Amino acid sequence: METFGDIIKTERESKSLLLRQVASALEIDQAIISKFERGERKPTKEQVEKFAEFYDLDKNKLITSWLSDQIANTIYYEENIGEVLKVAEEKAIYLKTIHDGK
Amino acid sequence: METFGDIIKTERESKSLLLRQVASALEIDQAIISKFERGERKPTKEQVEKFAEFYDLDKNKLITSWLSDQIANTIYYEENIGEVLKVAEEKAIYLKTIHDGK
DNA sequence: AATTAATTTGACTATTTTTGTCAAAACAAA
DNA sequence: TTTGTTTTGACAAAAATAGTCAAATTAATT
Repeated sequence: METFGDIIKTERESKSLLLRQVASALEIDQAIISKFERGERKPTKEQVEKFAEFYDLDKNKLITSWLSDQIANTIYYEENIGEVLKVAEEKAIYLKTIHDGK
Repeated sequence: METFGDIIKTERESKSLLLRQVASALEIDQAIISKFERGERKPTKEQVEKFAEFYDLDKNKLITSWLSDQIANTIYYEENIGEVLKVAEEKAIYLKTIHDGK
């Protein structure tokens, strides 16, 4: 159950890169990247994609990790987590159909 | 699969209330309530609770409907809806434990 | 069809939340 | 102690969300 932050931190360390280097490559302030790695801030989708490209990671996997972080943060303090997500899935699938097929 | 908007609109109509009347009772502009009913705007949690009290609805059910609307809107255009939600659930449960039990 | 009533729309402002920048503090290594 | 790296926090900038209000639209009534 890796968070987005875990993933990009592990990648950076496995490649022995400094925050400064990643920051300059991605043109994101290193303080922000430090916060991403520790889950203190949530990146935008564009930033997630930059990380995926830079570290050569599966973009969908990384987006899944990032989106699931966000959702988890939205609901963890609720009572019926399972129920909320079950209903959310139905609604999402429904929205998908009406947006696709019109 | 009722949205928050569906629920509060159905309730209002079943009680034969005008937007104006609900607006004055809840101290929310009627234009906004109209938008809530049609899903054009998302209420705050406080507003959801006001509606639950006013229409005498189960607060948790209404919050579930409101939260699931939000989540569905966040992810419906993604590829792996099921996967995202599965991971989100794991993370949410994990976050719950560390926030509860410390 | 004209009048009255209700809902919806949209332009605008205000407020809140998120994002970015930067330098100093804290930490680690040499 | 010096040098290098990461983290923190204060602040500003930008973006997203919320609220207000009147006019436009739609529906109902007479």
